[in-house]
Amino acid sequence: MPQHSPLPENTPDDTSADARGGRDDDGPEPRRRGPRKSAGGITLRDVAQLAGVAPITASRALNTPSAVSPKVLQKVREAVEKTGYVPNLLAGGLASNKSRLVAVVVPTVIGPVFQEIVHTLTETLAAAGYQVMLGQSGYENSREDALLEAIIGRRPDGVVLTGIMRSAEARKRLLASGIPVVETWDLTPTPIDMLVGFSHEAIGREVARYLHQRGRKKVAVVGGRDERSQRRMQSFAQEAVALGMNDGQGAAALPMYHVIAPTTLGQGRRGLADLLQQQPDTDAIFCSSDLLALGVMIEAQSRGIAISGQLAVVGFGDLEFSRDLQPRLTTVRIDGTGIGQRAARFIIDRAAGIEVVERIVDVGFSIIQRESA
Amino acid sequence: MPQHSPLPENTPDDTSADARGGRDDDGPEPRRRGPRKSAGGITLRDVAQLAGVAPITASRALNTPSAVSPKVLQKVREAVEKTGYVPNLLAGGLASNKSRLVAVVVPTVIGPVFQEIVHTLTETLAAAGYQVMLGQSGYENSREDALLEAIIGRRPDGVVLTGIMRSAEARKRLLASGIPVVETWDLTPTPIDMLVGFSHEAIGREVARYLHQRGRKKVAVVGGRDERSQRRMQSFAQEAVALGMNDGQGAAALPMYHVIAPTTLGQGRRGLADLLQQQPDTDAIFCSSDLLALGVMIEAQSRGIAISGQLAVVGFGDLEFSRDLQPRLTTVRIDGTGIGQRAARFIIDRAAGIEVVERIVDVGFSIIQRESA
DNA sequence: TTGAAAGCGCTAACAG
DNA sequence: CTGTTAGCGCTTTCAA
Repeated sequence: MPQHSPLPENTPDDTSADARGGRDDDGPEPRRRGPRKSAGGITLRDVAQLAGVAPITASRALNTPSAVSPKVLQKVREAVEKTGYVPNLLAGGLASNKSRLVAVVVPTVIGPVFQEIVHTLTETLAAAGYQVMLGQSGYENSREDALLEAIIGRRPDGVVLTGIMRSAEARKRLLASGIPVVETWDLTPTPIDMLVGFSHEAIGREVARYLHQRGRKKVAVVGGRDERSQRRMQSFAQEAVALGMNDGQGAAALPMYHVIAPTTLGQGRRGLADLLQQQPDTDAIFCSSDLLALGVMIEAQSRGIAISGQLAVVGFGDLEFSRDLQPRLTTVRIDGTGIGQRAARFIIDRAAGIEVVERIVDVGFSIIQRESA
Repeated sequence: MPQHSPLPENTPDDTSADARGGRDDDGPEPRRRGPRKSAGGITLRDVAQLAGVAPITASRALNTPSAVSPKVLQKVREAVEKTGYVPNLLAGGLASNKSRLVAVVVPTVIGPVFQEIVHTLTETLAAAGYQVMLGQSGYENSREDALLEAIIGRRPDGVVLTGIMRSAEARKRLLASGIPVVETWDLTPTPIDMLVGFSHEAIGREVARYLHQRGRKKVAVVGGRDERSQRRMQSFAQEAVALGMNDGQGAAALPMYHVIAPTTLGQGRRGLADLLQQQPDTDAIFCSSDLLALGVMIEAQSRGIAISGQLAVVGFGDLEFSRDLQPRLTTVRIDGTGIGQRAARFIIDRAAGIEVVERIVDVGFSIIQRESA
């Protein structure tokens, strides 16, 4: 039966005592009855003592093995082994001013959108000895401030933001904290610090052109209410109208079905139903997520509408399933892994003192042409 | 133009100096040329000085406002406001032996399976002042050890494991660390510490019964290779055979299509194709994820096989889209939110010194009956 | 209610 | 290559 209590032993007073017989001068009774704490874990001092070296030497043996004699190295390693010592990185971080923590903020981990980026960051940073702290900002600003406080308080070596920060106050505090910041998933000429993203406007524009080239004449949109999705949709509408689609009516007249995040298949179905009512001869729909697109396709199928013959569908995200649908989904692909890797590299380099020269990276996007459009 | 450098100002020497005219005795030149560090941020001392109180008083004003006079409280708050002070939680954690960090370990964040749990933990713990550290163990053991080292080194106030720990070594170290541990997503009579999960065996069994009751006679399985998925499938096979399905052939003969995680729609399609070759008169398939089930359904559709008339399909996970499919997907629902909340509660209670009496919670599961089976 | 002292466990600066 | 010393920024303990 696994006895387990958050409080370990009751003060193991005597920190020395072990198979070792060297210098056991403990000084003149360092045991006072006054201020004394310690949770009773094994510390670097215990290891050093057991190895017969000074704490700092043990520290070096663990952190910069090359700076220490092989003999000492071995003794320290044995002591670590014997004691099961695990360095306290909180203490190390306090002393060295390097927490080896990186905060990653996403609107939400629900939904497939930010999975790739979170996954890549976690992996890449872990390989470099960093741990990811996860924060969810929600799609509203409200939580941003509290979250920021919690993050800055932990003195991370970097912050990766998914989507640029909205509140000016937040940007200011982040800037003031001096923590390296990478904003992602969007573009702006004035990032807080570093930026790895792509243009939502360009996506909307290019999708409109793509559909125009393929002879579509009556387009519509199903999209999330969040700000970035809106920008894709607006830009799509403007370009579509500029190209003479939808009978040259204003962009504002272009049928749009707005859904609240997270986007779902069901919303896609309802979206198509609604749009067909607004504009029965719609021949192309741009969706702000692949899940919405799937919903549109399923709804179309159940109505006997041929994809893409009668109705073209374009998604966003290139989720794993999109290439396996029938017909396969034409969609916009974002290289989440690439963004994650670059963001991680930015932070690792900064921590290593390497000056990052090109602070803004546009990773672009690609329209994956398949049968649905 | 946002100038930004990881190194803030160059030693803001004069920490006092502000719109205030009280006691400006700085003591006799506290500036030495010897050992001196500090990243130059604003510390509690600065705040205390500005407020005209001792650091400890400022600390109390922030942490236990009720233990301080209203007058002091206000002065400290003003000082915090004025300086933009953010407490260094690393230092606080070191001193108080409470990091307010909780490690959450999942096999991977890719795929929808653990989203709900990660989301809920992050939210619930954030509301209680904890930050989540994310770790991915992968589906192999190899990374478990390195990950554990990184986690324990940060002295989190709790660890939430998704799936029970495999390596005995890992279990031992976790136990030795004295950190509260919550294992989830599975059941075992001998957890490391606390447990919130459900029985994968029971799921397989119940699904077999469910299909049997509905008159299915020739069943098959599409499932992931990971250990928990395997247990569901094995248990399903055994029960199916025990109930006389598949002509009473042994469980080992029950057709199974194994896929490597993460499970995908495409694998579901291939799975059905393969299974129909093995056993053309298959009339029910249990899939180890909803995505696989969707793949099976799409493949069936493209082959003109009627769901559920000719072929019943049962998924696992009850993803958001499952209720919007056509036909709607019958599936096994796990209450990820509930698991996350209970796990968070376990850890928060432990941190508050509340003794957790019932350390093992079986949250169960439910079979959501819809049209696909 | 407030404060002084001590120290959490570690590492940056110097010396040897 | 190794050690001494002095903190990192905060909170605990004890005393006023």
